[in-house]
Amino acid sequence: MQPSELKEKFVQLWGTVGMEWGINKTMAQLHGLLLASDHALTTDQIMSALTISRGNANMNLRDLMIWGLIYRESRPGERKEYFYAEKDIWEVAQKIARERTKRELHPMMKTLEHLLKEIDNETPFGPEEIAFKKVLVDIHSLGKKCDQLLETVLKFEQNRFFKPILSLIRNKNNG
Amino acid sequence: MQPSELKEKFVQLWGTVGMEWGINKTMAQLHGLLLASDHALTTDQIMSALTISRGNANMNLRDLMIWGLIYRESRPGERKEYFYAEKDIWEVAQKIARERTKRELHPMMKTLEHLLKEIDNETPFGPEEIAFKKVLVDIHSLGKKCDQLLETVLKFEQNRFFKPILSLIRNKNNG
DNA sequence: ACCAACTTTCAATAAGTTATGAAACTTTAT
DNA sequence: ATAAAGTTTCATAACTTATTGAAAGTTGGT
Repeated sequence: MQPSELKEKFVQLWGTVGMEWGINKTMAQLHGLLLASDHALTTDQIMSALTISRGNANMNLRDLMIWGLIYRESRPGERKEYFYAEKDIWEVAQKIARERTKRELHPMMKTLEHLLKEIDNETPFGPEEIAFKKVLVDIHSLGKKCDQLLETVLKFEQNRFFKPILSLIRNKNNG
Repeated sequence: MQPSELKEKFVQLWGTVGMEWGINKTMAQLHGLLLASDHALTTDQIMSALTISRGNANMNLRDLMIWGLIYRESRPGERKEYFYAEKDIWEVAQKIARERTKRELHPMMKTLEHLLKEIDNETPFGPEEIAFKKVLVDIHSLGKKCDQLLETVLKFEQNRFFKPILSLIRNKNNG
């Protein structure tokens, strides 16, 4: 298999993975394309690599930049802009995890808290309400646990786990 | 706010949360409805609560049963079937996490492994290939780490975390 | 100020996904 | 064996989301 074929396969894989986790397929493919490329690409290169329109490319590039997963680069003497991906996968995972926590988990917990307060104001407080409240409390606790776990893992593992891998790869290259 | 309104709000919330994580909104709402109910519901009750068709209800009930998130119940002397949700939230989280790991993470890792093997067969093995390979290796490592972390958490936290909460709620009810 | 190169926006449309409902099927009771 | 009650399937409709492409906007050079 040619290197270009392998990259193509990876781009497709990344698109599928993204889709499975509720991310726009094209955005994930675009991210994959830049992850697989060791140099920055222009919008036109991206358009032709993924056969997508300029508008589509632009929209997804913007979103990826908002997420902090890709960066824009200008080159002296050139008008067009180049895009490249954050290659530190741990950084990528962190950014995605933190952003989704902020955007999705926290609002959910807020709503649960609101509902719990409302339940306590109810006067007809029978077994049905108690059971319902338990479900809400449990989901809230689970959410909190996930949040804490995320912070713990991100803090602890960052250095312990990924740096050795980095140096392992460096060793392969260097000698 | 009435209890029914609160449940309605929760069902909507659960639908939204599900959607954000790549799950069919109706399936998530249906799951929420059963989570919020302390008794089992019939297909007709579900249909009218969510104003969905019989076919839609049936389809999503089937999927939820495949995931092990709800159960079917038959009652003596009645033809129709009743559905109720797994209420142990930790169990729910476990089932979802394990199933998604199996369905999504593992196939991804397999594909990555395949791509890595192919890369090593390549003869023109320049810096571009080395960079690409590093990305694949890192993603693979991250995947493995997530898999291990999941197992660790599921094993360790199950008893330590959720049981105390259960007893806390019981105490409130009992005295 | 103007042009040329390039980027961004957005209304229209295509593509993809989910829901419907009627028909087919299954099960149980008589 | 038949009917009644309930469940499942599936072709198509309804809806949602993603994509296009052309127009508007921006930027930098002369």
